[in-house]
Amino acid sequence: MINIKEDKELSVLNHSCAHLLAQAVKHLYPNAKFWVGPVIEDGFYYDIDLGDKKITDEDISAIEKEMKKISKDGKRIVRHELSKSEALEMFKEDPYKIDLINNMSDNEVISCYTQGDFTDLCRGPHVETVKLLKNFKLTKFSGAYYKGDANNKMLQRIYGVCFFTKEDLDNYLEELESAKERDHRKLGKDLEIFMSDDLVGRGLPMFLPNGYIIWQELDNYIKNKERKLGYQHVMTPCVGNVELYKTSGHWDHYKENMFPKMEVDGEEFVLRPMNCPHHMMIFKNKLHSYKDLPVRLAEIAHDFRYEASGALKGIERGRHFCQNDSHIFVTPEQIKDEFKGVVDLIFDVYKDFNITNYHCVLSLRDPEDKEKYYPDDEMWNKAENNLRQVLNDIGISYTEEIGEAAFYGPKLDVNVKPAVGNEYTLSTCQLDFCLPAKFDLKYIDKDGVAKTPVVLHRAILGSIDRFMAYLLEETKGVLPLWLSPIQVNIIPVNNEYHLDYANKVNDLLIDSNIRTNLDDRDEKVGYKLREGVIKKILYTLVLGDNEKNNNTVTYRKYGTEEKITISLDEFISMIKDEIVNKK
RNA sequence: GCCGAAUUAGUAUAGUGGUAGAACAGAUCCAUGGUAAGGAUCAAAUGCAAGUUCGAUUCUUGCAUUCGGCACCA
Repeated sequence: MINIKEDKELSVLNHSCAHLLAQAVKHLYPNAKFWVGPVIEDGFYYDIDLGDKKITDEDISAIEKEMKKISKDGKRIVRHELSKSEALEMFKEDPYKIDLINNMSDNEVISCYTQGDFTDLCRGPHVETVKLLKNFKLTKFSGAYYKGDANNKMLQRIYGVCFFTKEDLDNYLEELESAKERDHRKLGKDLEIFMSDDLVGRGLPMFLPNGYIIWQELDNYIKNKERKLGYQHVMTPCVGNVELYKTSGHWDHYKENMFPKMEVDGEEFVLRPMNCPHHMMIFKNKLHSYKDLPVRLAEIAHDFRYEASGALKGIERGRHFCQNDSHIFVTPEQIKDEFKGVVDLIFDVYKDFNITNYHCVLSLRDPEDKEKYYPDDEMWNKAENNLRQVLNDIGISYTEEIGEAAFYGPKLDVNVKPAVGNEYTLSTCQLDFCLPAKFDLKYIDKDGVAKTPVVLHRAILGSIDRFMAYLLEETKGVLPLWLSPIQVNIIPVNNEYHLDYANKVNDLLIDSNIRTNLDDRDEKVGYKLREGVIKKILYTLVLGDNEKNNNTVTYRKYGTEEKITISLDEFISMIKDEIVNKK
């Protein structure tokens, strides 16, 4: 998918198209007030205050029509420069523009662009004439909070996209349409990976047999990696006393996003939203020497969060999920090495899954936000500088984002952009000086003095659920063999003559821990073969006289039409090799 | 949660102010020896609750859920 924001010429075109949109809206709704109309990865949008008017589908068609009309008129787009006071005078009717102008420095050159009867404050640049803005489409619309703050008024946001040629536009729209085919919710249904039902509850998907196989493989995969690196796995309960979360501080920060508390026999419980406090308590269970550290506690942990209804999205974001969680207790001297170990693990895993399209973010606190962040500037400065130093030493490239830290500490987030929808965080590693102190954790250092450890919180696969969603979308449902619910589909040519041999092959494959499906229904070979293709099964065997007499198999691999005949032994070792080496 | 839209068999859908029509999947029967759909028959649906109406799946309202965004994401 093309990134319009990164294409200079398309950016100018799309931004100009945002002005065209604004002009059309102004024609149809003379009282409209305009906030901003930036270029984004997939085109442009404009945030507009239409008073009490809410945009609907019909309005969009009308606006599009008006845009076409203006474009046909072919007015030139003319730049003017003006002083701050002139600008304030010119846009005095529009409080949003006044806000923008007031935020500019006094000596900044302010410019605006005029096309026909419409002038908008803008830095530019723009295309020469609206005539060039022919091949556009308004793609979606929604409410959007002014300045991105839910406490503010909701403006109307209209999205669109513009290209130089009709062909480019059509191609783009087609791509957009075909991207929907790889949506994990569609694939999850088609391939019987997960389901959900109102009676079970909103945002509570259930894994079907196929999905649970993938789940178990991922669980097994990451635990093996972790074991080799000295992690110890634990199991802790999904319900916890409210006091536990009050101690950690999560209750104050997140009680609105937790399932409400339950009272039983005078005790108050919640479904746990995360596992940090449990792991803190496990560390505290015995007295640790500095020689024990790092202590790496890990858990594939079931968590429950009362996510906003509008945030739910298949298994990418539900109200129950399984975190690939770990808390690593270290001495201050060990932070760097241990952090590097986590980063190495993340990229080792990404290599196994062929994940190359990611970017790293150093998420810092917003020093202005005294509400969210634990109020200890010294602690924060130490943690942030420490983490930045570690990242620089490790030598990974990252961008810094203010206000993205956890309430207890800064973190490294590894974000990916899935084929469908917005970027999200897949892996994270957080540096925490805060919770160990709150839980009064101690280890005895060399000098015999009890000291507070530092904790790294980390998740590699993030949540198993989200990771599966990501994999499904990236692979279009054609998972690597080791994750495939059915690895080999076996079709006897004729049940009467070949079922015995098919059974023999099936048994041998099962003995080699290969997941098979023996399709012994009374159907034509072509019919059964087609089903294997639709279910995206990687290997299909067709077994007839030829194979039976020579102890061979004839296989066809997903995505090819080639038929290959090899000995049964060769086939089994080939499959085993592909599984073991996660090809 | 907020803005907008949608909701028809298991699935993806057509259609209508007089209660629904194909397809795939399913069941039964027939046929069936080689790389993407053999045939016949049967069974199966208008999200829930009100309102308007002689009559509502269709119109209106509320609720639920889903989808596209916004906000949120320990």
